[in-house]
Amino acid sequence: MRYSRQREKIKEIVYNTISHPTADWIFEMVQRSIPNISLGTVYRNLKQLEEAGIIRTIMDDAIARYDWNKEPHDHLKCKVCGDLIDVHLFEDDIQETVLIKYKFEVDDVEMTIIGTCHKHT
Amino acid sequence: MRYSRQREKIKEIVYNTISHPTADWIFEMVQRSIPNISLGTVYRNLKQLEEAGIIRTIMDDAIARYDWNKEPHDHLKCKVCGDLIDVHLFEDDIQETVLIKYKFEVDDVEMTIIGTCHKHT
DNA sequence: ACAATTAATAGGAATGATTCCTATTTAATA
DNA sequence: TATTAAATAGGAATCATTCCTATTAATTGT
Repeated sequence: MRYSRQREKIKEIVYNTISHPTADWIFEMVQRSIPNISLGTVYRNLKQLEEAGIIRTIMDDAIARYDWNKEPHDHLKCKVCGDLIDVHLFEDDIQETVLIKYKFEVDDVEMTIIGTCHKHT
Repeated sequence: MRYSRQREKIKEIVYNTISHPTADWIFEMVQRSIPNISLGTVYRNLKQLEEAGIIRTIMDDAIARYDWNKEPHDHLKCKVCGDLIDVHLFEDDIQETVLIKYKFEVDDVEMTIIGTCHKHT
């Protein structure tokens, strides 16, 4: 993977975002420093960064969000404000359980818990 | 919700399918008995059935799949054959944990475990 | 049974996220 | 500095899903 200014900027933006940005949001951010970047470039690079294990993709309903946090973690999704909150629950033993019970080799566990966050109670 | 032949058939198909069919697959099946049904009708009814709590929607990457199984359960997704296998893991206490730790009121837990199923080992 | 009401439909256009295409630009290399 | 191939911009194409509208059909009161 050859260096490119565009990819470097995209990576920097994902790594400096607390939330889980969409391709479109990232596109808008990169445009501030590279005005004529194209959306296709953003998508292509996000895919490359993911394949290189530099970032992670999470699906929020039908739209992709990107995450620098590669530690195993889960998400609380608030149906009121749409926020996606990182949490770490206790699935460390799931891998083993699933292998034994279902002969299924685990690569990744994706858990999203839908509900209402503390801001709305 | 008023009776309709189309909705009845759609419901019947989802309830008689072991796998987790997509709207398109359901559309093709309904066409066998109602040839001029439209895809929009399938989508509209699937949404209504979900809102009425009669079926469940699960997102498989960016595409919706429908499930008659409303018991809490998780999915093993095989990256080789694409199969989605129903399993029940031990998240019964997650609801409580999340409420205490994060003041988050849980409606639903969506867990998908990605990996390789026993057919490919 | 019949007419009135209005939900549901068919068919197709519109949308929105993502991918694909291609001529041009640019990073890496020798 | 010339060569090579990866990366880009810009826009077209794709695909799942939703939306629009004139028509059809289920329900209800008479």
